[in-house]
Amino acid sequence: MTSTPAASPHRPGRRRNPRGQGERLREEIVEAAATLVVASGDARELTLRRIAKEVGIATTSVYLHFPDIDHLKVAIVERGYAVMDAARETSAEGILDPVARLLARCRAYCRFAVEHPGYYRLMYGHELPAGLAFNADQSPGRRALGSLADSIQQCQQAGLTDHVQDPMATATLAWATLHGLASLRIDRPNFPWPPLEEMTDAAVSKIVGLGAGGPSAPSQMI
Amino acid sequence: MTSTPAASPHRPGRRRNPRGQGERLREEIVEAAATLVVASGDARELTLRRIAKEVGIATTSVYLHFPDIDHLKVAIVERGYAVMDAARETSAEGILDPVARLLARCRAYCRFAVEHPGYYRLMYGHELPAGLAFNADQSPGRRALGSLADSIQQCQQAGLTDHVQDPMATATLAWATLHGLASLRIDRPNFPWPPLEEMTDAAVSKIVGLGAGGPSAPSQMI
DNA sequence: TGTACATCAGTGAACGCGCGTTCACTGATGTAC
DNA sequence: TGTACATCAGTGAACGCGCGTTCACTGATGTAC
Repeated sequence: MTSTPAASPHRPGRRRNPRGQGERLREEIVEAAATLVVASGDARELTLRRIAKEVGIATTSVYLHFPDIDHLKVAIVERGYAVMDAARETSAEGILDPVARLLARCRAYCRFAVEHPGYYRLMYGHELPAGLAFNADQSPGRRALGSLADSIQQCQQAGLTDHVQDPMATATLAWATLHGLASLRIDRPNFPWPPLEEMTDAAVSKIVGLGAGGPSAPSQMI
Repeated sequence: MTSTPAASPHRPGRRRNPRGQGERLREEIVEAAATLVVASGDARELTLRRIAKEVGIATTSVYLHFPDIDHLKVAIVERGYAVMDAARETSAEGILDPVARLLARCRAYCRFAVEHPGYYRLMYGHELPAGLAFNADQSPGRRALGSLADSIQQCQQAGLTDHVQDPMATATLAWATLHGLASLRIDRPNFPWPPLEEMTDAAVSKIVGLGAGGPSAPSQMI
């Protein structure tokens, strides 16, 4: 019966950061937490103990960098927005037609949600206490909405939409719509959904009014 | 220091049901649980202990009627669907125009969600374990979707839509859209949302194609 | 060159809490004889 | 009419668990003198 310390909190691999590099641990913690949330798809699985175990540190070491677990979750949300923003931008790279760009970005939004439900739920659900959720004008979510509005406006200015309405209002409606497609698909996986991209294209086309026969205007896919 | 049994589990008011009426407690439990979930707006507040306290019984008495807490949650979800179905039907009462009926029902759906976020999250979120969530063809949610499809088809048959597409596919898209409007509003209450009914009407009009100038066809509200 | 001391990056035991669930029990009420 | 017994509607103590958080501590490393 020699030890076998199953509850040992630190992985053998890890060694402490060199002097002056203590901040590195913060990144390791966020990274590990993100790994957990992506792997499980469920932000409720995020506990201090599991995160610490994933990093290979004592549970209490998290408090060296975060005042409590909710602030750690905020850091994960920030990372989630960074990943999603990058995915959206990548998807639009090299596409010049405004309609095709808009649709590519919207598809990327939905794809991110479906492929990273843990991130997505943490970003847009009610996991975080209201005071910590991003609400300010300069929050990452608000910036994403602004760029959606820009993308819509470009379609309008190119004469590729049926009608011209306030881009911000249309973007808000489109955002809420995409959120519905994505989150319902995540939460009701057994429903016989049509392909995600078809639904996304159909919804955005109708909401934005992409009927003016641009080169990439989708017809009736749904 | 005479007692003051603050932890006494049963309210003084309650007396046991008469012989043969034991099933009544089941209703009392569901009722109390629904009260809790409506009051808090958050299904995570639902615990055996709080429910039992609300009813005025011992925690363990819940097990007389439910094998575990998840089955109790299913009963709450059933009640939620009943409340929502009734609200939708009531909202359409006396309205003959198919478009107006459709919009009234869709508004009622969103209103239910916003007014009962606890119910709504339990019904459409991922609170319930996947095996217990309603997925079958005959689930209450599936029936609601069918009636939405009917309502859309009536608009199409009356020639009140721009185009005619498969009613079930259109209903699926509309449902997901409404879910987005409602759930995002619930979960991001600080966002500067336009009025709910305006967004609902605008979204449904565009998704279903209500542009054929029926008597109640909404114009550009957003 | 040697040593005392401050700083830094963590550790580990322990806390109280609320949770779902188990199990043996209670006490009132109806029924068979 | 009386009584033993079965049934019914619950009760209450206790369980182990994982949680977030607190607090005093450790041990390596750099630095001042």
